[in-house]
Amino acid sequence: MEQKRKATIVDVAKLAGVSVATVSRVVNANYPVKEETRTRVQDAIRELDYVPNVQARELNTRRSSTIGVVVPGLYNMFFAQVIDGIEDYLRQDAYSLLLNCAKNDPKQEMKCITALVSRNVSGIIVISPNTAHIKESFYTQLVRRTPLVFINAYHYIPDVSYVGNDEALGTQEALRHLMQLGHQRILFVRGANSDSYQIKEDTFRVVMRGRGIQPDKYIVNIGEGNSAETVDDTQQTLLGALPQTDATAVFCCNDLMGVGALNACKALNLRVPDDISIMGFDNIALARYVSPKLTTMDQNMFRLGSNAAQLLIERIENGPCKRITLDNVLVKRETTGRAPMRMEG
Amino acid sequence: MEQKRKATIVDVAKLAGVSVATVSRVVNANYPVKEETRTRVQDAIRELDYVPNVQARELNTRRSSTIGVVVPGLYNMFFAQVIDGIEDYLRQDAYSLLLNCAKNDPKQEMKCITALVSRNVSGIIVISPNTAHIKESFYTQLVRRTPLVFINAYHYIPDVSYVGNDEALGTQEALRHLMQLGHQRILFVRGANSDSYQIKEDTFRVVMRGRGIQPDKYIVNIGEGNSAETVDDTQQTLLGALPQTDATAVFCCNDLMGVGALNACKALNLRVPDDISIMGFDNIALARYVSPKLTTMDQNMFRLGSNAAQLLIERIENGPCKRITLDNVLVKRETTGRAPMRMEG
DNA sequence: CTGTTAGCGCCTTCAG
DNA sequence: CTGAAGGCGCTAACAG
Repeated sequence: MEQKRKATIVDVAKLAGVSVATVSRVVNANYPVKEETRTRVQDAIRELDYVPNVQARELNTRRSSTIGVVVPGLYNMFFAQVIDGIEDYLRQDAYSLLLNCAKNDPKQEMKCITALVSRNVSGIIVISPNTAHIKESFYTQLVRRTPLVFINAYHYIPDVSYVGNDEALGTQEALRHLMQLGHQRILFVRGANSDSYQIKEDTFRVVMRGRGIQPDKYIVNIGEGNSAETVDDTQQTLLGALPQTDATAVFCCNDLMGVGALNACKALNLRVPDDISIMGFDNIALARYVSPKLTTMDQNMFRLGSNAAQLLIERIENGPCKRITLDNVLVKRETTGRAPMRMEG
Repeated sequence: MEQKRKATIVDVAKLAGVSVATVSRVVNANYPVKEETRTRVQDAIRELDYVPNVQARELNTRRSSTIGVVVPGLYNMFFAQVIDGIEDYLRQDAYSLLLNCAKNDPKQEMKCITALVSRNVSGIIVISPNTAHIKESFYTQLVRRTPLVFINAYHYIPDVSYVGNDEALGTQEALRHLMQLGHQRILFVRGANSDSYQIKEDTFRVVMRGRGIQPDKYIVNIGEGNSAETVDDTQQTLLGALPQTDATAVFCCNDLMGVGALNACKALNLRVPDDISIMGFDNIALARYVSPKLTTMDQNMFRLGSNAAQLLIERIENGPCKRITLDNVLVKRETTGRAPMRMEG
């Protein structure tokens, strides 16, 4: 069966016996039209099942009501929840969302963005956990023609709006929570290739040194931190690391790792939080689903997303470039508790 | 800072001293162009940072390389993983993905679709778990102009392609697995408002009756099955139901419920799988993350997504309407085991 | 090989 | 209040 040709404004005009201009006017309701002709046009529209062609409209008004979103992938619910927030905000402003996954590959990321630009999006939101080998000139060039918002990126580029959490502060808060419970020695679990891990590690080092503890031997890197294997990889790594450490608590750079740590403890017959405490970071849905429920720092991804959408739209409408930093808030659940008594001596 | 006006094909033509047709030819590489002029044009393109306007191109060729995807939301990783599969396949065919969340609301769903049509997408993929109050005429009308693919929808509409799992068969398989382990009385946990739950329940009833067991008192409905609260809701419901049942196993319509059941067991101090077995359905990432790891029926969402994308593209290129049914495969993990000995008598 | 030209579907002055 | 006409950026004949 062949597709029916879509009706155009000309078809409607003909059927209604008016000019295309008039049809345009009733569709957009931007100029007065006599009641009677309006209904005639509307009848024709219904009859032909006419839907205006947004592409044509936008070509000629040189505006575009779609925005592009680039994420590394959907494996970590973190990104899904951010997208949820973006989508929700955009819907209210009648924007549409073009989604691209960059697979954690900077080259892919730039490709996605070019594709988005050629699709004439009116702005782009990028979540790029790793801005280390970011091609800065690419972005400075890009932003001259297309408004840009980064989420949680730690790489300053002029005129790029930004929304993120103060992860250094969040890390301090998390560490303080642990210390208030009496934990002195804390194992720091991070992944590879993400600015946010580095920021957290730096913070960790400072805090530990401030407590007179040499941090080096308390840091473990489990590799890729946002993949389908992150939980298992973390568990495997900690199965080796946990028995050798004298730490009484584990701080994980995200919840995937947190759950991996939890599973490692179970496998090792360590009671959580009685024998050892665990903290995650992000507060993805998973954190609530496991048992015991994971204590974590909430990044409120939904808000991250909706704020980013808001900034982008402001920028599109010639508002200023802004940089918003949100607070992480501690969500105490069931994996943190008082440090166990020292048995030695 | 104001945006730089984007360069057009005319700008490039002028700078290179050629006609727009020639520029078009080198951009699309579809007609021979003399080596020397080609490089001249390419230089101009680079100099002006020219990116072709896809909207204009597609307006003119009456094709469109974007397709629309409508999902209920991103809360259940199920949908995120399906999208992953779609995105991956589309990328290879240079299509882009316009994402819309319908929030489980049929009205919203139709709105999304209309928006997609007006954006001139060349096809639409819909995941709509609940086709009960589907407005059939809307879809029959729609499909006359835009190719359509349903994922996991149990509502036949002529000329709509479809890809899904045989959930009845999957349910049988799951039940058989449980029965082979010696379980006779099985609790069936479902949610509200989804065709797939109903299909599973019907299958459950038939199987149980076949075993001479009255199914009614073994069926529990936990309400909304794809929300952020599904896990907790299930846990709450089962906290009440589990102590009153003589079932030795629980079959859950999706993994969110499966994890909820698992948590309920923990809270009740029931050992899984020694005291009670639990089966999920879907095999979302979460199933592997919890501990003990959830035994479940794999729906292979990624494949669901990539197959849907493939069907859609075939249809767009005037291929036939197809209906594909994939198999669920049993993934034995750690939550199912032999039925406990009966203590009574 | 290259330039000219006529639209794609729509909006928007500019005249009635 | 309504119609005619130009043009958004690009492609696809059709002539050279």
